[in-house]
Amino acid sequence: MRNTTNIFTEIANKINTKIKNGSYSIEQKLPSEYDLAKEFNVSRLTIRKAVDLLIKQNILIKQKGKGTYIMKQTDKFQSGKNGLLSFTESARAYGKTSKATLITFEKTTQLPEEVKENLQVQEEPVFHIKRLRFFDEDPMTIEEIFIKETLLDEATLEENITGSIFKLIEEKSDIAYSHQEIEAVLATDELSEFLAVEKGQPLLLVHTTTYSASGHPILFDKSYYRGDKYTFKNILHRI
Amino acid sequence: MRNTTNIFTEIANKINTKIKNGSYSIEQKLPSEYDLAKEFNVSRLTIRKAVDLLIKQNILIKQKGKGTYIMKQTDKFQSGKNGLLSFTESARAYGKTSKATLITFEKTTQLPEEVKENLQVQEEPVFHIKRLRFFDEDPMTIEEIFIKETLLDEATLEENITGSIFKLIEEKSDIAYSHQEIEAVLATDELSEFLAVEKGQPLLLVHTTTYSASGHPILFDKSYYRGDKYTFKNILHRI
DNA sequence: GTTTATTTGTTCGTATGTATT
DNA sequence: AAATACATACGAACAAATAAA
Repeated sequence: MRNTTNIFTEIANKINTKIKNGSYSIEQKLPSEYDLAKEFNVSRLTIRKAVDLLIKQNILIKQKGKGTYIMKQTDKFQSGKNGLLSFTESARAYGKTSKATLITFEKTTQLPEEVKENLQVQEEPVFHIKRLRFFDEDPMTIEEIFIKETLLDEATLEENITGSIFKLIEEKSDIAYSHQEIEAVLATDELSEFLAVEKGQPLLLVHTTTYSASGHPILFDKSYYRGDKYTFKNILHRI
Repeated sequence: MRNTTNIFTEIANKINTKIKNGSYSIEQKLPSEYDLAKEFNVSRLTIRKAVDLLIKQNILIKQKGKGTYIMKQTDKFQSGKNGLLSFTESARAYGKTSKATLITFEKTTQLPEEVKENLQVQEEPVFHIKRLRFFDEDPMTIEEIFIKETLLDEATLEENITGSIFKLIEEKSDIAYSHQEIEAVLATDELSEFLAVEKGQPLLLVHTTTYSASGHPILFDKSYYRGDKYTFKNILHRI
């Protein structure tokens, strides 16, 4: 239940609060690790872990011999910032509501090679779900999800077919990471109709394969995003 | 000169070698931190730092109480960093060469609002470089780079105008991180001609703003990638 | 241009806590 | 319930990069 009773997370939160209310914003530089350790009455190593956490969250950045700086923030939303998020979660991060309507649902063994490869299946039945997803009332994405039948209970899935599949999966499996590819494509007749754009408009096509820690593929997802409404944001670090 | 005389990088390399030659690949699981510490004759903290490094490079993944696993690799390319690939990195990863030809070069104060905002300039002169970049002999990207005049020596820039601008900048400034946005657009007349695609084909448009640690914008870059030839790859972590 | 102070980076040791099987 | 494995936290010391004197 997210009972993080560790010190460095507490410290990280305190530092974050200070950043937000402007206590540390002088020249965008933080006190030294030693000073912070004194201020919060913890060891320097704990400060370093707190700072590491804030660096992972793209809030701080360090430079050897110089100091720790507050990172330039985008006012917008970053898809990578909070790690791996479901559509539902990213909508929330955006301050929007999300909903989904079902287009098709089937259990099948007739699968494109791409799906077989990514899920590492031969003849096993796979759930194939095609849904239209909204940010507030705007159609945003058509997503096709493929999951091995063994990973979900069919009755439970059908009950929650327009809800968060991610959550359903996490009740049984342990999602660790995803491989993702982004490319640009043109809206076909079918896509343009669902997404309420003209045929021939540009779309972002995102293929995602999601794995457990032990490297077993859990989910394959092919999503088409409206190119005029959706942007992927990312932060890259030097070194 | 990359004189990394720290132990954990050495250990990380050794572990990486063992992974590659298959020594650790049994069930995709590594020995415990204690065992690794014993094996390499270092403290457990050093092992943890080595493992952390390999996690950052998307080579390993840990799960509390369970163990450390080898991450599923894409046969194509796996980004070592926080996500997206640079043009040069990508070319190398595909076993291709990259080159650039100059389209236009000017020093100007007439700038689009987008550039002024991102570089935080008003009337200062800015170098504006427009180049066409190739994978082997295929035109792949049109990139427009904007840099404040004060950050580069004009003569040096002109000499290296088809080389790595990034490297030039790093001689004077300290690049720390970038903010990047990816969207899908359609090829205009000009773009389609240079990229040798038909007008109306989908392109990936990537805006990148690069900052120093102290949060000063250094470079603004607007690149158009052929949607049919280029794919961005990304690895996302849960949590 | 060299030295000095500051700041982050590395590495050890030790002990205890928490999650998983 | 016990064993295993990762997580947290302290203290201490030295190294390396940077900036200021």
